[in-house]
This record gives sequence, C-alpha cells and structure tokens, in this order.
Amino acid sequence: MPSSGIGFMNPPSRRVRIDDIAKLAGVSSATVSRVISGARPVSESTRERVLATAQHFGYQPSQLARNLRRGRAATVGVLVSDIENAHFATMVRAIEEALYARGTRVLFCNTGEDTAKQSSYLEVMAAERVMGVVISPTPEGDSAVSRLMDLGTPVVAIDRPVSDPRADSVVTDNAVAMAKGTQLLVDSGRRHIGWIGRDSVWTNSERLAGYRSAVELAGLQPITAVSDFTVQGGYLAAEMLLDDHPDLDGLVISNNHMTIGALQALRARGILVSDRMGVVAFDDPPWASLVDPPLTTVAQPIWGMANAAVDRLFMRIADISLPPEQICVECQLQIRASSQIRRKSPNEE
Amino acid sequence: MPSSGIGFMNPPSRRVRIDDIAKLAGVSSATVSRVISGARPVSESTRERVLATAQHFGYQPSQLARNLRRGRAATVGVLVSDIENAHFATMVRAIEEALYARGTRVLFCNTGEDTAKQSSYLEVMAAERVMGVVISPTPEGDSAVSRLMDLGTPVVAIDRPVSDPRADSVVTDNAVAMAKGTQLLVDSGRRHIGWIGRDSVWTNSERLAGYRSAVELAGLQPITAVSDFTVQGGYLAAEMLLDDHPDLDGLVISNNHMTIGALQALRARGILVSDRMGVVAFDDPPWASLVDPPLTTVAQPIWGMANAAVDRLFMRIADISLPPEQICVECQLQIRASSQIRRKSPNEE
DNA sequence: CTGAAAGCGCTTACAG
DNA sequence: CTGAAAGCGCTTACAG
Repeated sequence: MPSSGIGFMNPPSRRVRIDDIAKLAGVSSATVSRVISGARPVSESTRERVLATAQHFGYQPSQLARNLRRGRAATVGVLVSDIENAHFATMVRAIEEALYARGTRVLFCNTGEDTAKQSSYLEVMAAERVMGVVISPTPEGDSAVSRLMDLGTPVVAIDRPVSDPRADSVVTDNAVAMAKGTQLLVDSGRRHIGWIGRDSVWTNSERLAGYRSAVELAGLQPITAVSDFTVQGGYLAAEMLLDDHPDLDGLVISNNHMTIGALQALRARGILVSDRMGVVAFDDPPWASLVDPPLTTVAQPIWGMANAAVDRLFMRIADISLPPEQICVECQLQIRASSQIRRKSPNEE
Repeated sequence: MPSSGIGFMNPPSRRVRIDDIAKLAGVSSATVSRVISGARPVSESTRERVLATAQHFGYQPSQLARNLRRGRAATVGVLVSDIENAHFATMVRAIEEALYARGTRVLFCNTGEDTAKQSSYLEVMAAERVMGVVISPTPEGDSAVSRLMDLGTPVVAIDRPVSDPRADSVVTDNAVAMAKGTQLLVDSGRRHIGWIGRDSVWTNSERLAGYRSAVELAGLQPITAVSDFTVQGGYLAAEMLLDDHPDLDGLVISNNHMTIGALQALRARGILVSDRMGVVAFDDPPWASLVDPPLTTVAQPIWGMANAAVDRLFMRIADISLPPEQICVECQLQIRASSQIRRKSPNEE
C-alpha cells in the first residue's frame, strides 16, 4: 500500500473486508470477527494466523457495519453552549478523555445557546443511534431532550439541569459556593458588595441567590447588574454599578469572561483591587493567580463533573432502569489576595 | 409517545423502521426512502401521505443503515492539539459551524500533542469511514495520516502542515507576519528585541525565522528564549530574557498563553509596557485590546482558515484527483499601544 | 413515478 | 473452538 508521493490520491483500491481475511486465513468470517473483537475464545494458532493476515493486509473493520449490526454507534453526543468559554473547553477536553479511555467517540456540537440548533442536533443524535448524550442545555426549549429520551437514549445534563425528570444531572453547588465567596467579602469588612452576572441562565440564578442570601444575612443591600457572558458585558455591568454606587467596596462576578471586563473597568477608573475594592469571581481560569492582585475565585471541579457525568452515563447505559440521580459536586474556594482584609487608609485609623 | 414522568426510562418500545412507514402509507420502502431523502421525484400526493405517516409515528431514519449502505458516514473527523487554547477553541467552533451548515457531523478529538493518541484516532477515522479529516497535526509521527490517505480518505491539515504531500493544507504566513510585527518594534526605535516561543513546532519555527530576518535586517542581535505553550512557560522565558539582557527594550511573543505569562513577568518587575518595553504578540485573544496598555498583536484569520479548510475538504471529496493545494492566508497586524513609539525619558532629551 | 430485490460488512444465536 | 446462515435498516440500480 505505497503512497504515490506525486500529490494525487491513490486509486481507490477496494478496501479489504472481513471475508477477504477469512478466505486468506482459511477460516470463516465468524472466526475473524471473534478474533478481532476478542468477544469469544479462539484457538491460539488460529488467532495468530488471523491477526497476522489482518495486519498484513491492513484490515480495518468497518465500524459502519458493526454499528448497524449492533444497533448502536460507539459514540456519545456532547453538546455545549460555548466552546470558546474556557469553562466548557476544559469540560469538553475532560469528557473526551473519559470517553476515549472507554473506546468511545465524541460527536461534538457547539450549540451557541441556540435552541434550534440544539434541537436539530438532538435529532441527529437520535438518527445516529448514539449510546447517549452529555449536554449542557440551552436555557429554553429542551423538549427535544425528552423526545430523544423517549427513544431510549440516555441523557446526562452537565453544568445545568434539563427539565425532563428522567435525565441524570451533574451540577455544582452554585448557590452555596457563591454565598461562601460573598461571605469572604463580608468578613473583610465590605459593606457595599455588588453582583455582576447574567439572568435567565440556571447557574447564574443560583449564584445570584447565593449572593443575596449572604448579603441579606449580613444586613446589607443587594446591588446587582446583569449583562451577557462576555468581556464587554462584564465591563458595562461594572461601569453601571460604579456609576450608581460610588461607595461600592466589593464585587462578586459570576462568570470568567465577565470578570476580565469588570477588572478592566476597575483599572480604567484607577480603582485598586483588594485595596479599595474586594473581588471574588466565579470560575478559576489559569490566569487567576497571575493577575495583580491574585484573584480569589470559586473553582468548579470541572474534571470531577466531566468524570461523574461520563460514569453516570455508562451506568445508565448498563442499566436503563436506574432511577435518575441529581449529582451535585462541591466548588472549592481559592482564596487569594483580591478578597483580603481591606487595608485601612491612614485617615481611617 | 408520552413520557412516564416518574423518573424511569420508558420501555424500549421498538423503533419504527422504514418498512413500518411503507406499510402504513401503502407504498414500498423504496418510495419512503425517496421521500425522506428527497433524492428522486415522488408524486405530490404520495409524498404528503408518506411525510404525514413518518411524522405521526416519529420516524427517525437510521443513520447507521444509511452509512453502511452508502459506504461513508456523514461525518468529518476534527483533530486539534489543544482545545483549551483559545486559538483552537475558536477554530473548532468555526469548523463545526461550517460542517453543520453542510449537514455533516464532527467526530472530535483533542490529541493534546500526543502522537500515539493521534495515530489511534486516525485509525478510528478509518474504521468510521469518515468523509474526511481536518487535523492540526502533532509535530512528530504523522505516518498514520499517510495510512489513512492510502485508504482514500481526504485529509486537510490546518494551522500546521503534514509531511504527506497528498494532503491539502491551510496555514497562515507565520514568518512574514512575525517579521512585520517585529519591524514595528524596530521602527519605534527598539534596539534589543527579544523573542519568546516554543521550538519543534512548525508554526513557531516559522515565526522565529520571521523574527530573525527582521532583526538581522535591522542589524540587531537576535535574543531568544524557548519554553512551552503555557502561561508559566511565558513567565519563565521572559524572566530568562530579562535576567540575561537588562537592556531589553522590545519583546515579541509567539503564542497567546505565553503572552499572559510574559506580561505578568514584566509587571512583577515593574517594567511598563510601551514605555520601557515594546511588546508584540502572536494571536489576538479577546482580552488583547483590554489589557493596559492595549496589546499590539498578529491576528490569525481563524474563521477564514476554518472555512478554507472545510471548503477544500469538500472540493476534494467531490473530486479526489485534485492536485493538493497549500493554502496560505494572511495574518493581520492589530496595531495598538504596546508597540508604540517609545516615549523618551526626560534625561534622554 | 413506483416496486421487488439485492447488498452494504459486519455480529451472533444456533448447531455441531 | 468453529462454521453456515440470518439479519441489522437502509439505498439504489434495474425493470416497468
């Protein structure tokens, strides 16, 4: 099977099939199948002969035929809302690694928070007869999830739950974690703590609730600004808050992209973080410890979530009748300088 | 097809097949196939009846059967080296969108620069009979690419070329662009311009060559430090350069993760960018315009690359005998403050 | 425009 | 341990 080397593709030399190998090795195709898949015992001598023949002729079993025969693809659908967000990029990487370790392929979709695209892809998943789906669902319209589950395909929601009660889900303790993060600022003496995030997304509603509970418990007023999950959104939300609340001395930010924007807004106004403004951010990107001052964050255990989701998916594939489970994993506070006790200025002494 | 709502999966009610629809609509399965695929004309009345029946019974044609029959999956393999790098995250998003628009699925793999994993996945691609592969290859050992192409599967290299001359490739003009970026610093009067990047990766060798040509043309000494594509790597490389060259007044950085680290190193030493140190960075992440001072960058046309790669792949699928093409797209200099003319300090006047 | 029939390349009871 | 045979669910020449 030499390469032409001239730059053109080779003639489409007919692919070698299981029957070819069988004939050449002097056995039946059933035996070749058993050797290749390792599903059943085959005598050692036959095994070696078949393997050698297959190797020699570069036999690549057709996954297409295998899939049709088995009625299932060796594939899991992975749908995320925004692969350009480091949170989901890490999640996709972790899911892919977990699936790769199990010999399973990833059918990938970036929904971009587009419910129509999500529905369309979920139909693709049905047509492709995937083993299951891991999905970080768009906020609206997940009836396509139910239709897929009606067909018997397991669905595990990750990051955000889906409304269908039959789906398993893996989420973090957003509200509790955000409350703890907010509490750090309360404990360091801040009295005017603002919240920046997005509405209409489950994770952010939870985080907002956590923030509210912490400030209200401390007898403080909630101060909130919502925008979208972008650097620009964070910048604008921070400006809004700073304009309306000159006495703001703490800031809780609900998303990593927004955090970049909010920090830029603070710098643009010459407001020093941890000195005049305590900051706690949700998500722990690689640069969090490198900014000045290092950022206190709420780190989500992304690898843990991904592994839990894949584990759960395979448990359900093994036993479809399992009762659905809501798995909640704990976030971890990464306490760094940005939330530290406020230095009193000389005239406050 | 009601959901149980109790939390258990439904009984695995047998899936409706093409024969079921055919029988129910009073036609042959061939006709149903023609209606569903739209491949051949069918009388309007029959068409409507079939469509209504299919709809009513929630018929989802098996892609598995279709694939086997056609000998190809409606899928393209996408292999990238690091999905956690914003460069590749954007690329994967763009590729996925281009493929989605063509009704094609993405089989996703994050190789993590692991040649063994890459080879293993390329065999999966062969087994899955994908239409083609778009790959950002690992530096070493792409013989698996040749084996896949021997089987007649088109491969388009993106970002970095592969050694097999039969593959198409889409890359940027790394060397020229880096030379232009370096020239900006030369023009602003810098005389000691350092380069930070990684060795043994094609893109970075090109960029290094571009940097070298620009400094040598200006009669300056090349000053280089290599490390890996991480924030930490960039930090360490910058420290090395600063330790060894106290008179360093310009810095060219070859990768976005390394840029974060290098900027942190500068800040840690109190070195003001654009004042004492001109900086130009390869890759144009969303935060480039938001750092202080805004960063001059070499922006790669990622969407353009992705679209060119997918276009090229489909051209080759349509005509396998096309001579291979090396497509080179131009980078765009984003000139911002970090490369600006150096302010002379008072005692230099 | 439509149907009967073959076949894509495997896997897996079934029988020995 | 091994083989003959059926069948997974489509699509597509072929014939009409």
